[in-house]
Amino acid sequence: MQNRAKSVTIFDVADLAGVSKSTVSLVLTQSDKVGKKSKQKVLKAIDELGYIYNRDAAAMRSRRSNLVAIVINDLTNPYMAQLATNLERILNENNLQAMIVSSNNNLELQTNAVKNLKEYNAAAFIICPVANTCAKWLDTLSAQQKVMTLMREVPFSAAPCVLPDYKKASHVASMHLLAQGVTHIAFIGSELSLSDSQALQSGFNTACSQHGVTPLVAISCSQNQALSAKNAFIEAYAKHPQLSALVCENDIIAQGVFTAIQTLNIPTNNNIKIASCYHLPYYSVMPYSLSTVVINTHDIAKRCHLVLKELLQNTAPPVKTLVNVNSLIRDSSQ
Amino acid sequence: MQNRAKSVTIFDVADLAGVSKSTVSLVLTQSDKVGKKSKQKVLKAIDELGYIYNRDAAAMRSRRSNLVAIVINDLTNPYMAQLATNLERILNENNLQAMIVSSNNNLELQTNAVKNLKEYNAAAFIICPVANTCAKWLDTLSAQQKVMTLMREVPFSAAPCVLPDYKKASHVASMHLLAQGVTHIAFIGSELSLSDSQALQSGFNTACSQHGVTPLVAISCSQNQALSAKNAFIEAYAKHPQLSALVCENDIIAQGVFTAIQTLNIPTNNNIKIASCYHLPYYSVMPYSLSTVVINTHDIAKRCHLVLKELLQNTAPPVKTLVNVNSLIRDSSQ
DNA sequence: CTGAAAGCGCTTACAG
DNA sequence: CTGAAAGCGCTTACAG
Repeated sequence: MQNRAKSVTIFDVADLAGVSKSTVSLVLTQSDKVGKKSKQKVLKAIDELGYIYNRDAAAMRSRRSNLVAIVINDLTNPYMAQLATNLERILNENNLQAMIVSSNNNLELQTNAVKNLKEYNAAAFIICPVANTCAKWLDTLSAQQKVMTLMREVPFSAAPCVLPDYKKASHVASMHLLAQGVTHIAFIGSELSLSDSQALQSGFNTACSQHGVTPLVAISCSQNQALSAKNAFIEAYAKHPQLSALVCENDIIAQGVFTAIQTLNIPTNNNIKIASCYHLPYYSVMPYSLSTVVINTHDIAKRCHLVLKELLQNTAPPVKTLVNVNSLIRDSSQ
Repeated sequence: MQNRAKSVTIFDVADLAGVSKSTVSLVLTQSDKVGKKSKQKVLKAIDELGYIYNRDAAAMRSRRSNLVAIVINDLTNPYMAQLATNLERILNENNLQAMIVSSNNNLELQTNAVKNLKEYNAAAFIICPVANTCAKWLDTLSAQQKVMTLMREVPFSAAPCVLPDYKKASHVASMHLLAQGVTHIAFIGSELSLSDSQALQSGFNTACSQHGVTPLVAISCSQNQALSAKNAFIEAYAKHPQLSALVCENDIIAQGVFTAIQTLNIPTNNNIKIASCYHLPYYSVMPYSLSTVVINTHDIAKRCHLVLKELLQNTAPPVKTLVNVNSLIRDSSQ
């Protein structure tokens, strides 16, 4: 809580510029109803006085806000952080102010964060929902506020959702391995029951069917962390030493698997092939070859903004928007 | 921009509760001047009407705000993301609303972000400054706003700063390696000219002196990314094949170095010892032993909040606060 | 505890 | 383009 001194207002600006309060307001709201000379005088006065536009007052009077809350479930996931950053930049370029908050994969924190942000008059909420987010909660929220979800669908919710084509991503990654003739293949990921993981597994299974391969049971990591993946792999490998290929949910999981392989000292003639369904730029520097699909954060952010725009304009956006993935398989060993 | 419908106000709440507008306001501002029965009635009415407190209006009238902007230079660095998340939680627990924005290591974006956030009446700014942040800019800002920096000092600025004891961290890490009798040792990090890196190098150099060892020239990575570190190491190793120990700025750099060592296939009898000055929890799963100092994000966040509190209370906080590092060297090979 | 009143800094018609 | 006026939803003394 801070006490602020009496501040410079549009009154002071109007005085110094020798125009009316209304004119100053028109300049501030980018109106084109103001002549060039008046505008110049106003801008000069603003500069001289160090005037700061008070968006709280403006928002209150106009019942408009350009504050967009971005609620991220896992900010320590570099993919999410980069997505949030990209989104923030795009929103900025479109005169919207992004406000990133973290729900830290905690349902209660997510609920609380949204509740608080409502009091700050956020114009819209972009939510990367935590696991077990309730469709009913989301739908109730949607009835009062502009809401969309990102990267993860909340099943049966009516809130518009933007997410990558997970199914295609895993299908591409899986086909890449299957084309090399592998037969003992498994999927490994965290939170296998969630909608995004389900979509990935579905693409994987489809690819296996197409090659007439029966996949091994999916390997589940307790968390989306390299260490979890390492341990999960070691356990699974003990049970299935014939394992020869692995489709990883993402690069974080892949990193853990690589480490496990080195730790176990698996002989190279037993070479296990690995693919990852999406790439974390700059994250992985594997000493081995890793085939990975690229899901561009910028593409996702751009599409997210378009849906947001529709939401703000009250044209009902599609309830689900799949963003294409870049099927270029990259070898990220370098 | 969104048009909001006519909203439920304290007027409506007062009506339904059968009390005065003032009483409702007193309840909302946590005053203790309200009787229990009135308070109950008000809370009930709030619940029934789905009333949402309008903080913009409250902030405007009271000239107070509990919005704290956290400007992070690199959100894709998991350490920074975790720090931001921890800080956010602590602020929340103290009735402050955190607003994370990213400057993406870009001076212009940082300047712009701060400029925008001023218009939203942020009560304070916690800035993890980008490289080359100008002390003059920061001091001008400090004159108008409550500002503090985090994790990185802007040299010669008067803004209070909270950061870990980098010098100790690198000293501990270096001593750990030097105690094993290594003689050809170097420091590797990114942006070597920045204040935080300088502090790390200083601790490293002190440790070397104490052991009578002359360090090799510091290895510079173009960015704080594993890939940069990998390439930088490979280049440096070609010049200095006698290199036998390396003190890394952090786990990201260490990860790159490890990958380089594997890629180069350096013989094990030539085993290069590695330590990292700070640990990124959950980040690194190295197949090898990595000695790393723990700089707890929660400790930093807690101290940051205390300094912020002083700032908000107008008691001048110390210009520089060093947070102790946990000298427990951990072996993060598992 | 209440009620009437003033005011935070802006936007928005509206008549000139 | 101007100027006077109303009002967004709240807080804050103040007299009762």
